[in-house]
Amino acid sequence: MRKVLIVAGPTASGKSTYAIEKAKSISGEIINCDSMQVYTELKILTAHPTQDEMASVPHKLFSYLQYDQQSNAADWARAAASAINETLLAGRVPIVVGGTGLYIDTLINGISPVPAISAATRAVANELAKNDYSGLCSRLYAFDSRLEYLIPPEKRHQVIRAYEIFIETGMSILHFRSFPRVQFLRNVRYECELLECERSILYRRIHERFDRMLAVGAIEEVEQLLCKVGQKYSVREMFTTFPIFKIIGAREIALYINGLISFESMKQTATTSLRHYAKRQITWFKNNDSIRKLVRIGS
RNA sequence: GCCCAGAUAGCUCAGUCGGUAGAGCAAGAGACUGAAAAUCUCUGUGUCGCUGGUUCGAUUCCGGCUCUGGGCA
Repeated sequence: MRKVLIVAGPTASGKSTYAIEKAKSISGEIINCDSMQVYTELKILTAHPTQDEMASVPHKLFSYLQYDQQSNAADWARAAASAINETLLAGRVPIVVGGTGLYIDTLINGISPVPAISAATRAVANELAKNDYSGLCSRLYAFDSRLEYLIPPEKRHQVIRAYEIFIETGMSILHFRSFPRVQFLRNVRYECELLECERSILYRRIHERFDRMLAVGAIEEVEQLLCKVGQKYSVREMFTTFPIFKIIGAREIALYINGLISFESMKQTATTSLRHYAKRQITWFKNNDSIRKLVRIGS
């Protein structure tokens, strides 16, 4: 059985460094599973591996998207599956490294077979969501009342997704979830190493790392991104228009560059968001059965 | 030295016409099927500065003290 190693853990837990050492010792190749390190821009803020690190062992699925493009769990899992196959074919060990729990889960468990949503449908749904969100909710719940409890209005993204599926196919999202999931990889054995770290130490590392990012050019790389985006958008419009602004720190630094918040407040809000993010990751890894089951070593 | 204001949750503050208190943020727990560094849900936290007095009862009213702002000299 072919073996795939997964290195997971919260942000700033030292996944990259650990994985690179591992790859050197077992002739492995690193496959990125971080939803934000797929971007070409903001390498510093996303803690993207350095050029030296990238040169020391093969790295796949890094920086292949532009700031205005968006990925998703299925697209990533498909790309990861082919990268993994390629690595295995070369007789090397795939090491999937990253903190995006949903992506790992999708790779391991597959995903429900939902037909592709057309751009037209997506546009209609987004328009309605913008103008009459509660109307969208009531139409969805009138069609399938179970969704009112499973996907309440508060979960906006999920509601819109369910609505898109409804108007695209005329069927409920639950209909598709009743089928077995589509698998991306077959005949592999996963092993997961979960990097754990005492909370207070992790939080300290997050703060130190953010300071280091600022020191080595995080502000300058956001400035460059703002230049690329151009003058057409206000700062707040940029945040909702371009997916790359989901990267923690990007919004805060953009506001700071525009003189809307102070340096201190930029640092404070960014590091707070990073702590919250780490906490959510810890919750995910702690409670996600499929990942827990594969854990071989805690370190 | 005098006058004024303040002292309540980890922080910023609200409040109690006298019956031992609550918001936001932080923190903790949780959810998660094509936006996931996203999007959401839940939960506390207290010698109410110290010390006397009045009162059945004081964080609340009165006195003294301490500290922190601001003003006057």
